[in-house]
Amino acid sequence: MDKRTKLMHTAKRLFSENGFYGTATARIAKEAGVSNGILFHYFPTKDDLIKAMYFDIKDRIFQYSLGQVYKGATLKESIYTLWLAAVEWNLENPEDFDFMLQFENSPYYSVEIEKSHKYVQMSVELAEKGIEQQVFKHLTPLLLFQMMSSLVDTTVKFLRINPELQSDNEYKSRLFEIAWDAIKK
Amino acid sequence: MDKRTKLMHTAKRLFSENGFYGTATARIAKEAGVSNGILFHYFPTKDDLIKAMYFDIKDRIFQYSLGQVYKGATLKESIYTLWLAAVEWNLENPEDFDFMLQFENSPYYSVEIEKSHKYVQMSVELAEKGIEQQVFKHLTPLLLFQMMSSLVDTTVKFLRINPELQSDNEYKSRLFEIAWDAIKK
DNA sequence: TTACAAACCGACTGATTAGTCAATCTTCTT
DNA sequence: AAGAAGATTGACTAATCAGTCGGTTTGTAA
Repeated sequence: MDKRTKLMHTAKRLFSENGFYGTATARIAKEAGVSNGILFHYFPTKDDLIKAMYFDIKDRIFQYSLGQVYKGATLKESIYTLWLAAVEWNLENPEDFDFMLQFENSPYYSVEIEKSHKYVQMSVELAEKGIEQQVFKHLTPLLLFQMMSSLVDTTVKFLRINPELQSDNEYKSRLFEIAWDAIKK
Repeated sequence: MDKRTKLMHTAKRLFSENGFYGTATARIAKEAGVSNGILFHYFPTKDDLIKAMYFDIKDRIFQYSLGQVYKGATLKESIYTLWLAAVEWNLENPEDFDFMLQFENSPYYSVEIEKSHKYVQMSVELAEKGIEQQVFKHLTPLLLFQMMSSLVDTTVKFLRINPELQSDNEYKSRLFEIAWDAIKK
């Protein structure tokens, strides 16, 4: 693993444990086993590091989730696949999940950043399709996507403190019904 | 306004603009027009200040929302009243809203803190009633409450970037349907 | 072999930070 | 009026911070 990646891994862990505020750049470098200088070689400022991490994580989770969707699937099947993939990915990557939540609810974040993501655009297109087909509620596609995302987050938080339910597929599909009912017509 | 309150007001604004990380205690005191020392007289540490603000804001929003609910109201009416009150309160107090989001998604936060709130307990009791009456989905009451809360947050975020919809009551009741459908059986 | 760039190091710094403290002022009780 | 208790001040500090820099190593391509 190259030093840039090592830095991002360590930073992710420290940020999710102690927050942006509680994590010194020197500590990131030290625990990553690299020099202080190299951190600023790859990321000119601490903010640059934080933003780079955001785009990196966001990319990976979307790539994973969207990759699971079959081409011939119905709309509900596709949405369920996406929902489940996102939930499971976040459960398996708790540090990424914590980092994302912190970032998206910090002053770093804006809707422009969100919309700039090509994968968000793809998800919005899926929402558009659902609205056209009269399956989803007739509301702004971006809003439906955001509602879905926040329900995924809440589901993940819940399953985290109830780990015994994580492997219960029947229960998970009942949790999915919450999200589905929220957006369906 | 006493100095303690003045400090909390200023801190709220600065935290919501620049985050916990980006706000120095000295600056809070200065912009509040009080001495540096008095901040630490009322709040022994910066974290104490942050936590005190959280409980203060949370108290006020719940007191406001729960106070709106009529005794004779049906369950759906009660939930709508709560939903609407929360949405409007957050829209009118954007700094409180930003502060809360930041806090609840930071390492400061835990489920224990949430559950310790007497008002959260009251809301959970309402959810229990809905489940008993077979109106809500048969799931943990706390989960239904959290789902509701996160949909309120997403609604507020959406109305914030679409201010022209904020006074459209018909539209708002359509937004409520998202939250209602999510939890109803 | 040379030569050049990118990767890498870690000691260093100037600015900033949370928190302290000794002294003064205000308010209230007796 | 005395005097105790809390409120208030702002200069101060020790620690910590993000970011710099002069120099070294490593990879690579001609």
